Parts: sequence; structure tokens; C-alpha cells
Amino acid sequence: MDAFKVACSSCNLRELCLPVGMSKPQLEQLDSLVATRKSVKRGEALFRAGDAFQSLYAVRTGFFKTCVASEDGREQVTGFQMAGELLGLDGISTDRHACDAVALEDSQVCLIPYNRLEDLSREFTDLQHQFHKIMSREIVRDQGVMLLLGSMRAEERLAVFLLNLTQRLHARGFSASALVLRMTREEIGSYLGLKLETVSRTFSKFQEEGLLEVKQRDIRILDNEGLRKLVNTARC
Amino acid sequence: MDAFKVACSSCNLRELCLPVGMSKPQLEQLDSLVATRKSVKRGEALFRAGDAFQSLYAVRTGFFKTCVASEDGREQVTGFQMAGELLGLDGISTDRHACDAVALEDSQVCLIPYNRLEDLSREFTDLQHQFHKIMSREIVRDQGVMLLLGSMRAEERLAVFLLNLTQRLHARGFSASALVLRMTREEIGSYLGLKLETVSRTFSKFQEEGLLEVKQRDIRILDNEGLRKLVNTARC
DNA sequence: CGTTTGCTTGACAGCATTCAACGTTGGTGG
DNA sequence: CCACCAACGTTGAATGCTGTCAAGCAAACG
Repeated sequence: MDAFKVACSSCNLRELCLPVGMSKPQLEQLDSLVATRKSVKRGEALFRAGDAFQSLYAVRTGFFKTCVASEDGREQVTGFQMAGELLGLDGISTDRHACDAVALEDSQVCLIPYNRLEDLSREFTDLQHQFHKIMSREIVRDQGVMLLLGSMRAEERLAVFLLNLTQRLHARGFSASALVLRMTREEIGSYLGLKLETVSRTFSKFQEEGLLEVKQRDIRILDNEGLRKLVNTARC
Repeated sequence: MDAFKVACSSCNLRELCLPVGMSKPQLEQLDSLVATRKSVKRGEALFRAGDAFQSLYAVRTGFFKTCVASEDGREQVTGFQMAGELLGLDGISTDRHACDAVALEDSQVCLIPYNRLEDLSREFTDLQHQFHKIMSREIVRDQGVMLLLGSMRAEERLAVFLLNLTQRLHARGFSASALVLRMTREEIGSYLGLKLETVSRTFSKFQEEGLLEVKQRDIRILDNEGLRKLVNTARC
């Protein structure tokens, strides 16, 4: 939970994060906005539903999940966030967070005080526009998850999940064909609307079919094209 | 598709729509932003996925659905919008709409040119903040739908759907216990991740149990509390 | 090294889907 | 005005995917 000095202008995530497309002088303005960093240990919550909302968070290192709970205690993982992605947008609506954000590994986030973000985005068109794009992108992403949850079968869901994860990791310079899952089968299942046993069985099936090599959380994609086909040709 | 003159300051939806909480002078500024209205006939699309994004739309009268399609042609209804609700937020992300918006009855919308909204919200803090809240609320709503799609059974899904619909209608001055569905069983099913037969069967079951009176699209809620219990006590 | 947590696999059950037939409604044209 | 048609809705029977329950195994952690 220590705080660090931080600068967007020298951050290697500036091509993925809030500063996308900004000029040097604008970046220096951002530096005044994003002033502190915070560490979150694995298993700890960055915020919880009901917490007062004051700040957005940009993931700098590590990995998070967000989840909502219904009154009767059921939990739904609504997303997984990695470096360069924003957390906390849900809080703007009511000044309180609507979901939990939990670190799945030791992580660092940059604090973006929301009041100051609003102030600054009134001065800088590019920042304003970029921020709106990020919110809109989240809405579009959510629509994609609804499509997945509403109309796909277990195999397709897992295939979509893996393809999405590797694509995002690839954009961050990691391999497109090997990954280490940071979440449990249960968390994957919750996100995909499946039980953990179904997730496990589907991993095994993919392995039997030669699509993947699965060793617990180490996944190697052997047949990317095969996974893709699984998604596109389903029910046609 | 005719255009009309329009004024937020004299609109009876100003307590539900974009102008929520704004002062009189601010409302007059909004009038300069929201200048035209547009009619959309039942079955017509206000916009389609891929269309260039230029404007947001506030539903003035009528009823819409939004839906996304996957590459293989499956369709998922992602929401239903009624008077005072905003359409088009998905377009900000890529300057193209990511979903279709289709009128389920003859409707009217107010055009909110997006460039001008950004300009004006740089001048008026309240407008800026209100707009951000609306986007955030959409994100929170989507999380709720994910919870529904990911972890609820057919009966709970339909109960949540009906309770949400009546609550929104009630906020607009309609009865909290009687409603006319504007969408087909298939559209309800798509939204709830169910087949139309399952929706129909569940309606029948609710009727047998004395929770509802169902006559095609005319629904009367006989036991609101019973519906609520169905949601809260599920799987406990 | 033992305990806890997470993962895999099997057997069985249940809920929702699929397929099919029939009923209802509203619009259109004779 | 009525008949017909197309779209929508209801219901039944059978199938199948995913969930549930249970047992055993592997890995991580202190």
C-alpha cells in the first residue's frame, strides 16, 4: 500500500493506457494528474462495492478481477484487467463503487483522482475524448460478454476467452501462444457463466483434440486456427 | 424521419433524461445543443452496427432494442430503451456504432450531436458530470445483466426482467403492476439468454402460480412480492 | 511435511433446448 | 366485411448440455 512518484510521460504503458495519442506537452499535464501509485497484494481488494468513489485506477503491473454480487450472495466475475486497463469506472454513476476489484497477483496501480480528471479534461480536448472512448470501449466490451453469456456454449465461451486473453497479452509484448492463467477455474467459470467442473472438462477436451496443451495454469495454444473456427462456425 | 424543433427546457422528460439536476440557464444552453428530433417507425433502425457515429440519441417517445451480432450470425439483444434513456454510447469508442438500435414501436428521438456535446461539456461542469454518470450507469447496468446471464435460472431471469421493466415504467408515471410488452418472446429470450419457448413456458408457469396474469403481451403483476422472493431466495 | 486450496474425472440428474404441432392475432386484399 | 396469410405465441415430448455430488489427485503454502 505504499505510494510512489510516477509519470505518465515516461511510462512504458503510455501507448496502451489513458495517454494514448497524446503529445508531449499534454503528457506533462497528465503527469500532474496521475501523481501516485499504489501496491495491492495478491488477494487484496483495490476497492469493494459500496466504497466511496474518489479515483480511477490504471493497472501498471499485475492482474485484477472485478466482480459483482447479488443480494442472495451469488458472485459474478465481470472482467479481468491487465496492464494499461482502467478500473473504477463503475463508481462515477453513484459516487460509490458498484463492484469489487481484487488483485489476482501482486500488482501496482496508478491513481487518477476523478475530480482532477474532470477538471483537466475540460481543458484538454484530447484527454476528454480519450476518456470518453475508454468508457465507451468498456460498454462495447460488456456487450460482447453479453453475447457470449447469452448465446454461446461452453466450448465457444472458453475459446473466446482464451483468444481474447492471448490477444491482449500479445498487444503487451507477450507470446500469442503461451500464457499463464492468473485466475482459478472457478473464476473463469464465473466469468463465462459456467461451473468450474465444466471449465476443467472443456480444457481437457481441448487438450484431447490437440487444440491446447494444459498443465494446470500453464496453457499453450497449439492450434489457434482451430480455436477460431470453433467460435465462428458454431451452430451454422 | 421528419425533423422537429425541440427544447430540453420545456421537455417533460427533463427529470429523467440528460438534463437531470440542471439549472434554468444551463437548460437553455442544452436547448442549443439538442436542436432536432427524428421519428423512427416501428421496425426501422435508428442506426446499425458499422454506421458512422455522429450523434447520441435520447428517446423521447417509444421503445427501442439494441442488439449485437456475432460473425456467425447469432444475435443478442443487449438492452431495451424507453423514454429519457440514451442510445448510441457504443459509437464513441471507434467512431462507428457497435450495435443496432431498432424501434419496437413508432418512436421519436432527440439528436445530440456528439461533437457539440463534448464542446459544451467542457464549458459546463454539470453537463460533463451528468454525461459521465450516464455512461457509468450503463456500465453498471451491463454488469447486472452479466450477473443475470451468468448465474440465474430461467424463472429468476424473467422475474428480474419484469421487475426492472415495471420499475422503469413506474418512474415514468405508468402503473407498477400492469404493462404491455413491446417486444416479442424471441426478443425477451435473446436478452435473457433463453429460447422463446422457455420464455413462453415461464410466463405460463408464473400465471399458474398466481404471480402474473398473462394475455399475450398484456401482463398484469398479481404478486409483486412473490416475484421479488423468487429472485432473492434463489439457491439459498 | 502436513494441510489447505485448487484441479480433474466419473456418474447421475435436471433444466433448458430442440423439434413439432397447433392456436392466436393483426394486417391485407378480395 | 370477411377471409386468408404471416407472424407470433403456446404446449408437448424427447434429447442433451451443463450442473451437482463425490472421490481422488496435484500443487502451493507455511
